[in-house]
Amino acid sequence: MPEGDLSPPTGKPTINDLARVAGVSLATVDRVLNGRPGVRRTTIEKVNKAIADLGYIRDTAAANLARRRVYRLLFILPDAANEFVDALAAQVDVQGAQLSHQRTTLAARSVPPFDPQAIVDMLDGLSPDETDGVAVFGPETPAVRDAVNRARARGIAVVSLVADLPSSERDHFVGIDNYAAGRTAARLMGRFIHEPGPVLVITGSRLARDHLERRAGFDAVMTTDFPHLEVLPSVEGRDDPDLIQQLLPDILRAVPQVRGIYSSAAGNAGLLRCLEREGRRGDLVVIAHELTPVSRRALTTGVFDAVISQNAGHLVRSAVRLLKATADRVPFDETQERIRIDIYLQDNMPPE
Amino acid sequence: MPEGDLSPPTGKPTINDLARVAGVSLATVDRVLNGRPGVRRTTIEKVNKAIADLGYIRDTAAANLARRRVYRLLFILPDAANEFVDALAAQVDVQGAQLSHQRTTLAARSVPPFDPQAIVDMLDGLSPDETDGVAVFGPETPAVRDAVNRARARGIAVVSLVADLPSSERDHFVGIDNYAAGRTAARLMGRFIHEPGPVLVITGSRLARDHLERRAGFDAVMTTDFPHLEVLPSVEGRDDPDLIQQLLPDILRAVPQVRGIYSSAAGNAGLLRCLEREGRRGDLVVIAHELTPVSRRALTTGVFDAVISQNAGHLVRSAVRLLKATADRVPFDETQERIRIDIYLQDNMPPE
DNA sequence: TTGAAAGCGTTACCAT
DNA sequence: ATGGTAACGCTTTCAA
Repeated sequence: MPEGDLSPPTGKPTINDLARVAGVSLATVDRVLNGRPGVRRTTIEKVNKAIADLGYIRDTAAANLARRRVYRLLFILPDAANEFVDALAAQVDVQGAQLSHQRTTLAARSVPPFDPQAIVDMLDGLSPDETDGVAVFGPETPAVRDAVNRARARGIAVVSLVADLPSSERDHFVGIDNYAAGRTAARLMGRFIHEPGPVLVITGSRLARDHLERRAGFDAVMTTDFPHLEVLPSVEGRDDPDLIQQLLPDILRAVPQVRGIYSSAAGNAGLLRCLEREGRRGDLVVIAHELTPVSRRALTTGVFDAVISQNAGHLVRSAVRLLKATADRVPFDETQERIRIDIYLQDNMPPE
Repeated sequence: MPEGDLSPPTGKPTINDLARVAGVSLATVDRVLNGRPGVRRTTIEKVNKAIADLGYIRDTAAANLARRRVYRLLFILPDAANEFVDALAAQVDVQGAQLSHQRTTLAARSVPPFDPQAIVDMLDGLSPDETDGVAVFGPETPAVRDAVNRARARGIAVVSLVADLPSSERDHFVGIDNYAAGRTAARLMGRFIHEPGPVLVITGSRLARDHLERRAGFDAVMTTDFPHLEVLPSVEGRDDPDLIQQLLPDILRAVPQVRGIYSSAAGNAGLLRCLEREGRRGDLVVIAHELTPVSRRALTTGVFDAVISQNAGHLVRSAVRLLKATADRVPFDETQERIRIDIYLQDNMPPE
């Protein structure tokens, strides 16, 4: 039986209770709590026993206060002129302003889109004594993969954002299951279209893993469940509204009997302008990705029939939580970090 | 120019900086910060000027630590044998376990369903020195409304959960826009059904505001956008799987040509059993509410075509944040507290 | 290998 | 009406 008074601790046990029960000083308790060296095995065991006996759980708020811990997090985003990336950047700004009062600083940096080398350079320029964690939204290439691994090796937490980098050792992926998103789009498309015919798919880039996965999911459902709808080869729009607006008219003229369009990437503004200019056929079904001012308007006017989306606010919040938890080497709530595949119709858009 | 040293504060300003710049003590700064009495007007102004000049923002973590603030929150849930309420209760448990280490205790108490008096009694039994805030999921009646107002008058924060109580002075509503949810269900129903015919609506109770609002939204869209589908009078299932299972066969026999079923309340297990037993017609469209183990299975097997849902985890998290913010009289992030109207198809259900 | 004591930013009690 | 000072639970020197 260890020395020390055994009066029941009031409320949650603190390190003071641990010290008392284990018969050691606060400093020693802190050493074993934080795995610091210079403590005898037997002492460590005494403290660990006290921890177990009392069911001690550290108060992170107090710890961070004493430690003057600050989390410095960075978001690397493509410098694309599309509304989804804009929304992400805006969320980094807004949440950064709020979190600045909670020992957390967020920063966003842009790199040219579809440019692996730019991401590599940015990543390689990061130092662990300036940056605790980074969220990367970019293409999966061997060079990017290696740069991610180097950053992690230097002690920087890394999550992939929107598009996964599964070949790398990134700590987590923050985004939706894009294969399932593609399946979802196909299901809606198949059930909304009432007559057989061809369906057009607009994609972004072969480099973008999220786009490839969506296309794969879309094709899978179309083939098995809606064989009367023929999916045409992808049109590569590079997330560029102007390019899409330029390409589309010819294609629609070439396949006038098209029954549906799946816009699986960004650049919806171009699609919308084209559809509005040509006058959309009443029975054409259009399904796009990401709820933005552009797609909201299209849903409202009925030009788009459905939008598959992932919430930019949630993406950023989840990335922040994951990056902090990784930096602190503490566990997190799996279920809270799953980004849902949202479906929006004109009726269930959130206000404003 | 006030007395005191003016060396630039390093990092974020603290009350020490305020005290120095305003030339007063910490205690006085604290008094004005917390609106405590016993400070001269001129002193208050000196401090307020310092606050403004330095852009001071209080560190709530440190404040809560010193204050040993504990939030004691209560959830009043109907004692209904349905999976959605079960999910809510489970979330209160799970999140309560996590939050217990963050100076927050959650408790859930059951009251008989559709029993206003039980809620009134529960509410009236609450004392502000045992309970800081309460979330109420129940029918909107004058008696409930008055009890809510009394609780608030006693200094207890109150939010309505799932079903709003707009006639009361509840601090907030935590839940989806049920009118929009009904509209959404109708939109899917209308677009999934390919031939004219009657549509059946199963509701819960005339007392439940959420059910009434869903029905209203459903009817609105059906009438204007899908007039070829005739919406039959509601079947009242009282959220009771057994009752629903018992009522339904006769109705389906009476209207064999029914093209769609909108299960707008709880008790899906009964509907599912009935459909599975009778053998669902291939072209019957079934849309229900709330993603639960029961509805997940129905979506997977294709018995349900779509499920409108609100995430139980988010509901509880949002209620907690709102209740805390109200108790502390601090503002909150509107956009984060909007509960989304989720649409689930077999393809976009979250795993497990 | 261990402990005492001074913070971290805020609150609260007791003086004056 | 104001100030000093000991907490809150934890971390971090600095000594021993």
